[in-house]
Amino acid sequence: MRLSHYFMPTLREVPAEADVVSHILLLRGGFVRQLAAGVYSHLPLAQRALLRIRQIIREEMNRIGGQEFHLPAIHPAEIWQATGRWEVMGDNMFRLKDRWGRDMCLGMTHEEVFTSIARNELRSYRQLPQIWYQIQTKFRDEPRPKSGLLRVREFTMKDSYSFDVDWDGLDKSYRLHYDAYCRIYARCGLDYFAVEAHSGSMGGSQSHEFMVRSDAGEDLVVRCPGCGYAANLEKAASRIAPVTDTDPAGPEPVRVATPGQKTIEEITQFLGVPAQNQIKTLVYVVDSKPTLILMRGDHQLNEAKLEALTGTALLRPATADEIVAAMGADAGSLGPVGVKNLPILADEALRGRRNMTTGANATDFHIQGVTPDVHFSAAYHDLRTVVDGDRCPACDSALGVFKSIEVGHIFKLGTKYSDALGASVLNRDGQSVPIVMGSYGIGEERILSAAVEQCHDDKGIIFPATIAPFDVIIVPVSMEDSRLVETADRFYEELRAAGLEVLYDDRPERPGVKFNDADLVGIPVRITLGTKKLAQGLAEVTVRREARAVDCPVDEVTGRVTAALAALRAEIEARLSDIRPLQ
RNA sequence: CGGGACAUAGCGCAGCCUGGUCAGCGCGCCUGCCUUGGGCGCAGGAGGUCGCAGGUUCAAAUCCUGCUGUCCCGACCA
Repeated sequence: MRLSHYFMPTLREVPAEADVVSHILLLRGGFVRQLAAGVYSHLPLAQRALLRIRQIIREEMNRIGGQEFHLPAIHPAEIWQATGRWEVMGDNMFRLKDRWGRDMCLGMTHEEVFTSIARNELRSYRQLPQIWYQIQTKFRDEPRPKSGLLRVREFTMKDSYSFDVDWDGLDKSYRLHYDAYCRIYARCGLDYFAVEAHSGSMGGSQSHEFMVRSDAGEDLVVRCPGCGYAANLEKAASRIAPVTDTDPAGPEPVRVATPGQKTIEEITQFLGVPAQNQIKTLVYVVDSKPTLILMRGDHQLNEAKLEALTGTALLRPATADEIVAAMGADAGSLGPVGVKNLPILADEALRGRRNMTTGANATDFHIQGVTPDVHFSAAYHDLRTVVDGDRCPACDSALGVFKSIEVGHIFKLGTKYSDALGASVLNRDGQSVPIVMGSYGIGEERILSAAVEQCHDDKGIIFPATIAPFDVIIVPVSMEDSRLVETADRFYEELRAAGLEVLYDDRPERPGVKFNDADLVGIPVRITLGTKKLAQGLAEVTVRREARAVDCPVDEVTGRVTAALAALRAEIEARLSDIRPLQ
């Protein structure tokens, strides 16, 4: 492309609405423009990068036997009502009516549609397994779109679905996807990792998220530097140092007045009891029933774990009034002793402890000398939120906690959707069995954004060679010098003939403008043509990442550029050999 | 949904408190000259219903009310 007539509206200044680096650079580089909150137009540069990402995804999906479909974005309400998700999705679903008043929606995901095809068409285990996928626009009316393309209301997803006759088959399809996803991210040049994930409202038994470390991300993940254990904070487990307790002063807890002392910190100060010797008592409303949650004083409840344990997303902290009604005391003086009519869930960290301090269920009183399983009984579960520095459950190394961008998510769905929609096949024994399903998603724009987050410097984007919108940019420092222009023209023809995507900056701009734009949009290789060097028969080749110009005889430029790109690609491809299959 | 902020030319902003030569600046854009290795210089020029709708006033970008949009924090998030 000749840049003089290419639509690449770069901006010198940072638009006010952007504050994460990928958003800033994609706006400044002329990749995207915003149409509404969480709704973006992809301009030609973004479209080129996204098409390259898409091609990688297609190749890897086809490699595992995936068959590409294209499903409707507009769905009738019925299939969503059949799985219960017409209600579950709530305000996140874009809804509309057709001219006859029939309820429709814009597709947020396509379990329902693919499963309905499977229901209508698949009859026999002999037809399985199947892996079906599509690359299509998804619509989700996010409560708070943010961070440029990272959380949006309309985006492009590769979603695939596996259909197997049994769970062993699903395990295999899941592993195929896990491997394909690793290859996709590696080939896109991302430094990614997979984490064990919480399945959320998708249901299902096992789930992994694919993450790219970035402070612009919204997910907190836990990772072990020692053994590679990695999990979403919502699911992560850890070991903690044991606590040695002293014996209580007497067999029964002692009640003490604690006027105005509510928080763990206040009690620590007032009674001189360390937080780890206190029991934090929370009241949650779980499926509209009050439930007592007990944590060690210095630990935080992990709501996702509570959700997974109770099997419902319908949970929330009780209100102040609900707490008084259930416990007879204000929050700040709550405890488990004497509680008979509420379920009590305790974190594992309280098991075996003695001589703890907690609320007395009388406002402004606490009790000391409380021993779990003696003075109250509870069901123990892992409910604690891992914190940075906790020990790895597998190898005891110190765990790190950091933010990441979720670039993909895979789920073992099981039979949730096939049961709901009646998708079944006859097995080998002639019995009708529900199809066992998996569902697998990748957000294309998130890959683009994550790549920009991960690959940039103070001048702009440094695209991985495999997903860059162009391979090489030719920059003659002047369009007035006919020798420069002739040589640039010649490079343009030769490089295109060599199969490269070439951007030719033939604008009558000053060199600084051209260099800055080339750096900003992140094209991996630049050829610079200047008068003095050309008089010696030389041009310069600069790899964007290295920012160091190398002189090159004019006749060797095409070969040099081709070799530089091949080296960049080879470096990325080499990472494929690091992929470890899912255990 | 709770909290906070913003909305003036394509982009970034000032002006608003204290109403009246306040429609202004920088960048970008157009024309000409000049310059040509990291966003050059000079001269001239185009471009804005000051988010929308009401209200107060002789007079509103400026004060008041309502609405809409956008961003940030939190909640939420297959």
